[in-house]
Amino acid sequence: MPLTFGKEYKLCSKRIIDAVFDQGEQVKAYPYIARYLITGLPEPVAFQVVFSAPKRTFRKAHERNRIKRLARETFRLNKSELEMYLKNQNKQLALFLVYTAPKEVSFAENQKAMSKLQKKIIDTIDAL
RNA sequence: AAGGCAAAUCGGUCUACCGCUGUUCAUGUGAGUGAAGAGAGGAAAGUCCGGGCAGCGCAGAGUACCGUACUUCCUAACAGGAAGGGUUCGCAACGGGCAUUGCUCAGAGCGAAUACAGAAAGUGCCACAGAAAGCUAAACCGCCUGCCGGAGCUUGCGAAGGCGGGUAAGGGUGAAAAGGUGGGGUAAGAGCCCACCGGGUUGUCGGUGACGGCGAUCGCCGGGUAAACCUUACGGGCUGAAAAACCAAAUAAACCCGGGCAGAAUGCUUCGGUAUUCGAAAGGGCUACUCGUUCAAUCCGGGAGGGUAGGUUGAUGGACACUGAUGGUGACGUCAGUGCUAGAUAAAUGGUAGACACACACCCAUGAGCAAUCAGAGGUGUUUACAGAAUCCGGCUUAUAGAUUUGCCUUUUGC
RNA sequence: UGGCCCAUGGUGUAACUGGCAACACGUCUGAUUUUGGUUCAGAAGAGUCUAGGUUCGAGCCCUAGUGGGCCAA
Repeated sequence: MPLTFGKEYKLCSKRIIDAVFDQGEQVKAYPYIARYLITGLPEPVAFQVVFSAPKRTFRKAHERNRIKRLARETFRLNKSELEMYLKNQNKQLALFLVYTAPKEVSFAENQKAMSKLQKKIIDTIDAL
């Protein structure tokens, strides 16, 4: 499974984002909160993601950029398990990640949190 | 040498692996794959000014409103910049006056600051205090003086008090009291007179000009506030890249409410109309208002509702950058050569590991010194400051670890 | 991206044309009451978001910043 993480993985459709918040499930793994929904996507990929850093806690644009870059990088390095799972199940997932910590978290901790989060998502989907 | 201020430049580098967004080339029917090369700033920030660009049919006039404010120049333009002028403050040579080695006035020069048009067009305000807070000023305490008065006594001098006159030098009030200092003068005083300084008017010379020099003349002419109203001069049409144009997709030229293509009189008439005169309401657009202008008849305004939720252009070659020459005191201009230097769209330019440089902190062999202390090979630790393009430029303002260069000022040491 | 507004005791608000920053609630102390509440009397608590400037004098005027809120789409 390649480690590429291009534009097609980006969730842009406003309609799907609204649906995620209306009907989706919530999973927590500090410092992230994720809302997700199994639904059809406009691109032939396993999932599409939004990364978000709140403007209220991160006032400066470069701080928000940093948080989102770290999140994107760690997600890219840990996505293979989730992607394999979804491909096997033939499902598509819309995912919205919110960063909740009040400060920047190190790369190692980020990696831990991200793999934990993805495992949790797989578990909850299985439970359905 | 150290410190401060100002200006300018820079503000990490390299390697490996894994990625992100465009471009070009190759390959492939295609999805795609591979290679090459590019990819944040000096402030990208604040959004405080100015412009380019676009729309408002045409882009009009006046009023209102907003802004700017020493001069000349630079510039596409500006509230920006350059040079110059004035004013204020600090240091202060030479000098003047009185006195005699002190006080005071004034000030070449040097440095710093400066939102710096008009207060003699008008209006308002100047609390408290004070007699008085402003056209021609004004007597609270004082000072001087005329008359009355008479306590007293040294018997012709006269205190207190009263009525009047002169006086802005002194005191007092206040942020501010009607040119300043010194001298003469006087009953006491006063630009009343004089010297120096300041000021008004005016002539002349220099300067593009702000303004300055020199002279004449006037004893002087009149407080502050315009970051109060205002006046004068100059500038500004409004909106804003979510502007705007095009392609594609979708749908409803449907529904409801309001308004509209006027109207009147007279003449002629083949009764279809037509001519003249009067008259011109309501609405929309153009700038808030007025004027002016303009708009259509399947039209205009409003309501409720339905659909779409993509792409291209705008939009990155420009008031562009660098180098050289040249004109200018300078900002900047001109000419020649070379270069192409982000273009994302919920928003790319990153992550991990290692090495290096710089800087800082701590430890410390050692050296200088009587000492306080200073320097410091080496070692350990910390890994960058402020901060992320969003239509583009020119400025301003604010943030910024640290490094380098230049200029000025201060202090210390040595000669 | 563009535009608008606000900031005053612990809280909510005043302060006229620039002239001693006021009021209510709350807090504290005392009185009344067996105790608490109510009521009465008294007290403390700010220098007006920050830094400059104009002015004799600034909460108010001007400039720059900080923080908070709102609008268009």
